[in-house]
Amino acid sequence: MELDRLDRDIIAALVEDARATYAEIGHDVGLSASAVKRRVDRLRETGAITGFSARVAPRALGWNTEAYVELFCQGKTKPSDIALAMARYPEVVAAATITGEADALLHIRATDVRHVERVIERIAAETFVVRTKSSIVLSRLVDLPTGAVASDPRNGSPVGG
Amino acid sequence: MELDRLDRDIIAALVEDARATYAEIGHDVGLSASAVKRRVDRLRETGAITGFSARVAPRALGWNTEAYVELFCQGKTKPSDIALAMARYPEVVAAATITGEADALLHIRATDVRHVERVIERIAAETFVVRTKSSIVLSRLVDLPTGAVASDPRNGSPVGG
DNA sequence: CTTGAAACCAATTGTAC
DNA sequence: GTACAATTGGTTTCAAG
Repeated sequence: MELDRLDRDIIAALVEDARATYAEIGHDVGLSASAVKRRVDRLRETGAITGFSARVAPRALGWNTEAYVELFCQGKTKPSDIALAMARYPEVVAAATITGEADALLHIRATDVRHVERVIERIAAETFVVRTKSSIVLSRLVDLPTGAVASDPRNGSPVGG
Repeated sequence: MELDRLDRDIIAALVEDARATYAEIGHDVGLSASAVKRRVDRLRETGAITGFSARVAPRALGWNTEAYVELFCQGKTKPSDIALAMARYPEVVAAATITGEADALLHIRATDVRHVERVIERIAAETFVVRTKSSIVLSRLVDLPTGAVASDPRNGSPVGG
């Protein structure tokens, strides 16, 4: 699917504020409200926009601690096995198979360090898990919503360089 | 700040669909539309809800490749130095200081593997960086929006276990 | 593909409980 | 704290370019 400049600008506006009115977005990108709606509908149908979500402060909900956990699995473990198992843990907010020594990397959110420990203990007990290696997050330095730089990935980086 | 069951249910509804009407949310949580609005306004003022964002498919925007990069820094490097430097790279969508051997972990989104390589090269050239260790993401298994499990972090996990 | 108007419906405010 | 009613204003559809 092809996205033109207008589509990208609309997406950028919606990433910044998903509750902006079509008229506001139209004013920003130079389109009428109804034209913006047509494009947003199309972007949703084609899957470029997958939904709209509130951004929440994890700490306000009691999620005070994060950790990253490397997973070392048995030789014959399939990614789908890992996916299925990890989906059962609400604390696992992200997981991916990766290159390198570890087979997968997990991102965990928990109430406190004790909670992280309990979750890792359970994950380590999964049949296909051989070993885990955990890193607790000390402080978050950067946290951008996906698509925050919607303009064009082919732009040079770092900004201004 | 105290969040009751209703607040958590409202947040969960807004994480699922940030463009839901107050009436719809009210129907789900058992409140009138105006009561929901009052609470949403309060949740925004107190910072529990920090905004509303479109969820986008990174691939639709041309971001086809992700990587995690461990950063090993010089002894006297401050977290704020890392934060400041990393904020200049649009490809660095998340960064955190962590426990363990590495000083920080970066999450990078790029167009392709060559793009990842270029970005890491630039980051490795930062004065405070001693060494990097990268893992390319092969496949994403789990990806939840922050606050997807808003009900209560003290709930047992895994679900049903 | 766009705009612009009209009908519809939600957001918001004020009032009462 | 809540619900209800009235006004304001946004969304959505349709005709037309």
